[in-house]
Amino acid sequence: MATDRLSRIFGALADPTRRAILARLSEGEATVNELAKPFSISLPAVSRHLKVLEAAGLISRSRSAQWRTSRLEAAPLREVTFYMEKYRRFWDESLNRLEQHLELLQDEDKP
Amino acid sequence: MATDRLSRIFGALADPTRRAILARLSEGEATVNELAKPFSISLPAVSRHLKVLEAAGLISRSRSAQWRTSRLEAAPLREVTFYMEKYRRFWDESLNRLEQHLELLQDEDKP
DNA sequence: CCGTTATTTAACTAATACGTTAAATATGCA
DNA sequence: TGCATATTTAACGTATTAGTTAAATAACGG
Repeated sequence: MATDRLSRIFGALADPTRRAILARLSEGEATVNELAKPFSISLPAVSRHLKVLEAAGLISRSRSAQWRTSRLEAAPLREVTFYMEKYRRFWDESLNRLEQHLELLQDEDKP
Repeated sequence: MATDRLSRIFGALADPTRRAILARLSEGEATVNELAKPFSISLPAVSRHLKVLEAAGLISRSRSAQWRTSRLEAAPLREVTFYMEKYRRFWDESLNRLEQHLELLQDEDKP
């Protein structure tokens, strides 16, 4: 994975464990132990996934006593959606319908 | 990167060279040589990036004489956008405005 | 058939990713 | 202080990634 921000974000999203962690965090903040519970991997492994997510800006973390709670951060998700926008014309259903319509119009010009 | 489809897609998007290739393909089909031209990496390297993109379903390829042309494929882009949808409430501006509005309403109940 | 052009495969290297277990660190509390 | 709990860091193994150069393959055109 490269070092630019978009690459870090996509790279972070490329792992199913990390996506599951994000899904969990979409329901509310959680500690490392809570996040680790559903997985069969060790705590240090989860700790590192969190570090990757944090480096991508997808989560922020705060300490309260011996617990470190993670919370989902909006900005990178917004960034990805904006990135996808420039490809929307390739898949947007209504636009495809428009294109088909235009093709039909062209066909009408032909014999 | 894991082996499920979404991971393959995000993994493919995690490389800036591959994103640049997709951007180029959004302007139309292109051969391997054409795609390689803007980059300072070797042809085999580009060939492999194309294989990664193809495995993710982000491009399809056809052969015509000795040229292999690549074209952008819509489905995975749609899939990513749909995936992002479930996080939209975390960053959608208008929703934030709604939330602020609700907070204001709550504040009005207070002294 | 031969030479040229386009592309891929093979073989290799270096860096990164992801997991492990063991040890270190941080904090709360008796 | 000292133990318990939560989390991170260290040290390590292995797989994957991304690049290289050299050789192989594919298809055209004389």
